[in-house]
Amino acid sequence: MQLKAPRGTSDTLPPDTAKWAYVEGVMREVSRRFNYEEIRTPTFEHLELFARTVGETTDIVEKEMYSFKDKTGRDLALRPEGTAPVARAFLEHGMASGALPKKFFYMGPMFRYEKPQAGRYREHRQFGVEVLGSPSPYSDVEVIVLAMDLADELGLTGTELYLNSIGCPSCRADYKAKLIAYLQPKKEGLCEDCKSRLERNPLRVLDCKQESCRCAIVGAPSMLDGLCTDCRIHWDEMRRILTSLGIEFQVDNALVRGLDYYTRTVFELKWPPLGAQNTLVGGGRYDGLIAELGGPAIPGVGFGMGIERILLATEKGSKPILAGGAVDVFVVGLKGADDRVSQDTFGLVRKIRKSGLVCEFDPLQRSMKAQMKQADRMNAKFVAIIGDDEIAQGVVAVRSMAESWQKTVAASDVVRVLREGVLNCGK
RNA sequence: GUGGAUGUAGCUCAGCUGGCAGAGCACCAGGUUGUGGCCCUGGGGGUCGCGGGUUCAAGUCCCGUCAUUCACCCCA
Repeated sequence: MQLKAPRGTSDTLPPDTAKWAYVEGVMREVSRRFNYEEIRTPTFEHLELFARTVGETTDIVEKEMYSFKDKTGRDLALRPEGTAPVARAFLEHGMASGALPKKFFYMGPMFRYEKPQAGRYREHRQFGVEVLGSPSPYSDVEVIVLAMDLADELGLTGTELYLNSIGCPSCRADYKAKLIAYLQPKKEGLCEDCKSRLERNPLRVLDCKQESCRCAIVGAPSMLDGLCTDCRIHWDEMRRILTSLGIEFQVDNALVRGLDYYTRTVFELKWPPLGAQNTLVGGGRYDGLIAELGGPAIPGVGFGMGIERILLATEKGSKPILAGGAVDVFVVGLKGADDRVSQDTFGLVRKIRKSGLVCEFDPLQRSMKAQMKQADRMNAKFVAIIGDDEIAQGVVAVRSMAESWQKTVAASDVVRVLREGVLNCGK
C-alpha cells in the first residue's frame, strides 16, 4: 500500500497554500494594528509544562497528548496548545520584570490525539494572542475585539460570542463546594463520566450533554451568583465595556473551558454554519498561570483560533478567498534552426522577471500551439513570442491574451512595453 | 473512545441479481509544419483502500483492517 499522511494530518497544496498565506497575512495585519508582536516557541516542550498548567485531570493531558521520552529519558510532549509555552518563554526571558503589559501573537501547529472529523485534526494550526500583565477588563475586551475584527475581515459575518466567568481560585473553591453539595444527593442520576467528574472536576458536570445530567443541574447554583466581589466587578465591567461598544454577546453559564488555568473570563466565538466543530475561537483569562510556573503574580488573557476552521468557514462565508495569481507574461520561444532561439527566450524571461513582472516559459519547448495553450491556462496577460523571424529582425511579438491584439516591438523596447501593458491591465 | 455512511483513473462519479475495468473533467498529441479559448480525432494513465475467505470466476458476496466523513464526546 502507498504511504499516506498519518491520520488526522493533511497536506496543504496549491492553490490552497495561497489561501493560507492570505489568511495568515490578515492575521498578521490585524495583530499589527492592535500592536501585538509575534512570538515563536518550540513545537515540543517538557511534558510537565502542560501537566501543570493545562491540568492533570483534563482530557487534553489525560488522553490527547503526543508525549514521548527522548534518548536521555526526558519527558516531552508535542504542544497541544499555545498559551502555556508563551507563558513559559515570557518568564524564562525575564520579561516579567520588563514593561507591562506585553502583547503577543503566535501562529503554528498544535497536536492532539483525537478522533479526526471535519474541523478537528490531530495536527492543526492555530493563531492566538496573549496579553501578559494586564488585570484590566479592557484587555479582555481587546482580545475579544481582535478576534471579532479578524472574523469580520475574513467575511465571517454572524459569529456568536459566548461569555462566562468562572471566578478566581477562592470563589471557585466555594462554588465547587456548593455545587458538590447540590449534586451529591443526585449522584445516582448522573452519567458514569459525571460521577467521576463530581470528585475531580465538578464544573465539567455543568456542560455534560447527557439528558440525565442536564436534568440534574437544573436549579443548581450558578457560578455567576457565587463570584467574589473582585470577580464580580471584573465581570460587570467587561460586560459594560462590550455593551458600550455595541458588541452583542450571550452569557452561557455552562461555558467551562477544558483547560485548568482559566480564571474569571472565558469566551468562545462560534460560527454556526460550520457544523459540529463550530467554535472558531476559544479563550479567556488566566491570572494564575505565570505564578503556577514559578513566576510573580502576573495576570494574562488571550485566545486561540483554529486556522483550518477559519479556512473551512471562509469557503462558506460571504467573502470566499480567491486563490492563484495570474502570470503577467508568458514568453513563447519557438524552436529554430539553431539554439539561438532558446537562448534569447531565456534571456528575455530573465529580463522581464528582473523588471518585477511574473513571467513564465516552457522549458520543454513544445509546439507554439501547446505553449499558447499553457499561457492561456496560466491566465497570462501577455505573450511575448520569439522565433527565427523575430531574431532576424531584432523584434519580439507581443500579444494581449485578453484583447487578442498583437504587435511587433523592438527587442530593446519589449520590457518597457510589457510593463506598461500589465499596468494598464489593472485599470 | 462510541455509533452510522463511504472508499473504483489526478478530480467527480457509474458499474443492475458475481462473468474481459467505464464515463465526464483534467493531462498529452494531431486536425492548423508560427498563434490560446470553441469544436473534432486519437492517446497515456487503475495492484477497484489493504489483507483474508467463499466461488470455475469477486470491483460486486462474507470477515477483518486502514482511511475519509457525519453525529456523540471533546475542542481550535
